[in-house]
Amino acid sequence: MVSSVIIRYIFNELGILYEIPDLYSIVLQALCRIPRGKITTYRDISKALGDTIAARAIGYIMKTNPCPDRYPCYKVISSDGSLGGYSLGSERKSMLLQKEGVKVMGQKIIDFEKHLVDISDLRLPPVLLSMRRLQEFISDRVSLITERKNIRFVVTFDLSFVDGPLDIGIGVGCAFDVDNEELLGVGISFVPVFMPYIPTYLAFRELPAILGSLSAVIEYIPRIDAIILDGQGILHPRGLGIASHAGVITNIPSIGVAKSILVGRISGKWTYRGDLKYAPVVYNNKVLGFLVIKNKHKIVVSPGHKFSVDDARDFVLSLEWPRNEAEPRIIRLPHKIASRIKEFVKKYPKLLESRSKGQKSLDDFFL
DNA sequence: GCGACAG
DNA sequence: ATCTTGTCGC
Repeated sequence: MVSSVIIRYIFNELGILYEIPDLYSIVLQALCRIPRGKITTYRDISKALGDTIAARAIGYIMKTNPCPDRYPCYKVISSDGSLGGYSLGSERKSMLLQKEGVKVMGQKIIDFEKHLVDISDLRLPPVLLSMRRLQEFISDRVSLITERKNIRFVVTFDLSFVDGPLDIGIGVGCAFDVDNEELLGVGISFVPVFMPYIPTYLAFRELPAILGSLSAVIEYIPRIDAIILDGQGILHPRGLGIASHAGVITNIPSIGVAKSILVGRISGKWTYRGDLKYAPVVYNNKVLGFLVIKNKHKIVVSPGHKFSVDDARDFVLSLEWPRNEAEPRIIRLPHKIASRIKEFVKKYPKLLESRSKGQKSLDDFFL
């Protein structure tokens, strides 16, 4: 698909050097190994990659297939034997299959099991398995002991995406002095995205752009006491949401603030504090985070790294939270900036043309 | 019509 | 997350 010379690694002091796999290319190229008259399913591809949870993401990769003539995504159907979608119309998908001897009745494949390819023939690398193992390895290094009592210098993050031949992630980090919540500086990165969104694997999609903006914002802040990311901390099937992942590999105390629950359930009593309330979120019989509700807006707070569950919650609750906003002001700001930059880039697409370095700063625009 | 699934 | 239509929700 698209080759590039872009830096796309997540690494740390633990000796881990992990290259984010180009899942789009891996899956599209595997389609070329499906023999004439054979088919497979979104779920089987997902399973071969290491986790069936990616089935919808496989469908998304098919949907955005940049070259249906070269990558035969019409050979991929739903696991229940129904036809599934096709960017050029399901009639065309049906016709292409029939031409290879696969009978289609309405939206159903006749005897679809007989046409299934041996999925191991596609030689799909189990990249989701290795990502899961990496998450488990890093998760063992998460600390839930609050390292710093007085948190003053904080960076909050968010990103938006611009789609193209290769999706570009726009990472934004905002540095604050939380004593007066003054904005000290903004770091921005533009990074190609090689992974679709897959539940529980979010960090592998978003962290490269986040870390890029972190390195860009670092000069504006005397030190970093904490980072706050949009997503879960330890409230994750493997205890490693994006905030915990970022915290451990940067060795910076971190907190996750999400808009909805990924795993776990609300359990226990509500606590009322002023005009907001919160309740514990329990997973594996442990309180790993809190659901906070204020003026109909809800956020899920869980520690990332070097925070206790209660201290993570109390720190977030100490931040100014305007009545009409969905979350505290300093957490919302990077989202607003990323959205504005996205609109700007859509308006002037040439800004992203020379992206050979993979990361850019605002200076690149104004030289 | 419907299970749930951070962004 | 993004896109987009319609304009309630369990």
